[in-house]
Amino acid sequence: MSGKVKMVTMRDVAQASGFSPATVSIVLNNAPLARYIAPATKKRIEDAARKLGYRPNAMARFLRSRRSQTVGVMIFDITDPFCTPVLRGIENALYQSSYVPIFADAHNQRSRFERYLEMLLEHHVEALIVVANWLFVDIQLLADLSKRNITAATIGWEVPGDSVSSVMVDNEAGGRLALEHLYHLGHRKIAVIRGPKMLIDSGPRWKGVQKFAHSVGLELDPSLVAQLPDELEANSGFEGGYRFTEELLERKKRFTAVLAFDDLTALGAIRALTKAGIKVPEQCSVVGFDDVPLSALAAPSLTTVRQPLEAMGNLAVNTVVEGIKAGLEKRDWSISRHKMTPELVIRDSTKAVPTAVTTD
Amino acid sequence: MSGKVKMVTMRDVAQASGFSPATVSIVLNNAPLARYIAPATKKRIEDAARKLGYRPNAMARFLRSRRSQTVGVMIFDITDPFCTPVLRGIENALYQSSYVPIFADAHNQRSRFERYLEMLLEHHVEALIVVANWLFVDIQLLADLSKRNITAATIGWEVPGDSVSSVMVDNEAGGRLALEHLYHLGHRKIAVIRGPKMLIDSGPRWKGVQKFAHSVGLELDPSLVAQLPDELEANSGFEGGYRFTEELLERKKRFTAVLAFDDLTALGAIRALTKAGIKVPEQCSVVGFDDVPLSALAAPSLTTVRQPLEAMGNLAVNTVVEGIKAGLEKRDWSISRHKMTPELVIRDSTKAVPTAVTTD
DNA sequence: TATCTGACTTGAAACGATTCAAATATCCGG
DNA sequence: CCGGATATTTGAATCGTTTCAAGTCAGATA
Repeated sequence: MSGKVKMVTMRDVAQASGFSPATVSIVLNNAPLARYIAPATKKRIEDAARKLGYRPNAMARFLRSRRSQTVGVMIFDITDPFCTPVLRGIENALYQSSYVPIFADAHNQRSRFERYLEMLLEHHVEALIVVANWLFVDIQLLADLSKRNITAATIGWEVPGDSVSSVMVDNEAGGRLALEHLYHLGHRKIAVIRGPKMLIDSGPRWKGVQKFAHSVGLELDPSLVAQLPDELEANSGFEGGYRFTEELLERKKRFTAVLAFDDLTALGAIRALTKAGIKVPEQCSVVGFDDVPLSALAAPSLTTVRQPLEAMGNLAVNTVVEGIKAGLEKRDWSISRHKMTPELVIRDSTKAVPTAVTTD
Repeated sequence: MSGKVKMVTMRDVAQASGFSPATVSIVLNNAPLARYIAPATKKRIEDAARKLGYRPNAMARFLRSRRSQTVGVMIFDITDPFCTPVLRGIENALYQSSYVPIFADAHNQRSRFERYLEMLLEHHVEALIVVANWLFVDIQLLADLSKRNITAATIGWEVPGDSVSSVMVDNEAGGRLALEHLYHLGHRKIAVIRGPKMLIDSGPRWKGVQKFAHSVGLELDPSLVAQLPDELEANSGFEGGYRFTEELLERKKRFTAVLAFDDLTALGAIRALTKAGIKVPEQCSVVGFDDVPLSALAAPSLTTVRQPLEAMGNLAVNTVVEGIKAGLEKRDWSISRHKMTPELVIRDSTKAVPTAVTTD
């Protein structure tokens, strides 16, 4: 049970190879000084290390070198399908750079976010990546991080000031894309489900929609436009889409398409339509936003505006890694704000020239 | 930009409070010796710590005390919807115990798994939790971990030997539940899509199905039984379910229900059926397994055998935390193998007394 | 007054690596 | 055979905590 193996330390390797710990350190890390070390020495040390199964002690190393090889990854709610691909992107990029992610899930609670932040600081993460939605990224984070100069990047959210980088989609372009698609399919009576006010994405998406409408002289009937409430539940979008669509149907409104704030909302809308006996896409088209993994699997599969989620995770990592490097080399460095371009993915939930929906 | 704040160390707190670092350490950790410290002293130290914003340095602490407050969480593929709820459960339980998870995603690749294992060991995780599927949990892991006495637990997989705890569902009971449900709804011609041979779950589930069939004298037509190929892709189940169902339909087989290996497979089957113009559940019922998050959102929502995924994550954590404690107190301790009981969740993809499927 | 008791506190040695300034060994031309 | 460059290697300090054995000190005891 307790075969407790004594840890192999650098000292052991030094002893075994006949050199000093200093030399061993230099060789094994390929430090600058390694230029001066005789090849034969290097070989003997490396062999010894291998033979003993030496593994550097990350903590000891950190204590001296101030590098934890660790990055905090704070996610607002892993239960939200939006987060999975982003996490994948983050993880993958960190792996490439030999960083290890410390995973923190805020469960959409501020208190939890704060507690985790504290824990991450104690563990001396070299950087922080936050997959954020509203409410919990603020001043405190700013102050704490940039003072302790830990570079940080947010995904899906921007913080004011110039201390945190961010990666977002171009929401306005996305909104435009969605409406454009419906418009070109011949839809004119379009119901729009706007996002919650608190979400930073809601505004620009709606703006993109309006701008396009205006540019082609399309009028959006205000009574066909709804706004999701500010909700914290992960799947609240589904509920919201369902309810609003149901309501619309009850009010006997006519429309041939629904432009939903995001995929979950769209799925909710589809559910309501289907339940009411309206075929999607034959009688009513539905577009989503995000291209969350389940959208391809849904029935009908969802036409949507795709955010390059995995790439966004990647980019955020590369950004902070740059920041870390800059800090190490005492270079100057300034944050960046990326806007990724969205892409329309046409699947089975939209269709041209529908027959009109008649609910009476 | 670089307001580089000097880190507040214990020494600083000592200075500020007028006591020695030793005392500060004792007070702040509420170590055994704290019994002897005067209340007034405690207060002054605590106040000073608070005022200075002292945060212990996890690395330094570890170096001395051998505790990293860190647990490795290795996931075979975060892209698989099965993993998300499990991860949530793990994260939540770790948080309760003030451990921080280091997240590692093997992407279903053995090499990646090994490299991550290496990294986790370097970071001296106190325990390891593996959300596993076949192939990458083996001898090496065993040897390395139990020798370095790091407790480990696997979820969804068992390793031979007595050094790794595990948490699984009772697959046999689950298989039984699924068939029982269909049988009670009156189905007799049932197509079964078995899981890949490599997966540990496949056997028992099929066994449960067979046992139930036998117990009620139901014959399972072998030509209605298929087996998914051994695939690594995350969504291969969907593909597999789709293809097999399509094939069945082409071969003009008659059946009124499909019992799928897991939810994704079931969704694939539904897609194929729908595409062929067969209504689910009116003309054909479909049961899944797992109750992955998207199953509730699918259209139609999926009847399935639920694994208590979040609870499984929790349990795995509690198990290893016990192991850690035991190790600390040099108590004896032996691994455990949990089998959680599955639960039937009835939704919209199954229905009683269907009209026969006629494909010609 | 000298010694002994607690009741509190602390000095100093780890923990395992990194990092320079400095030591040592080697070799060369003069 | 020496002074000095050149090529390698290393001693010793340091990072921030934890942990005991050992210290201090006021008052009690003899």
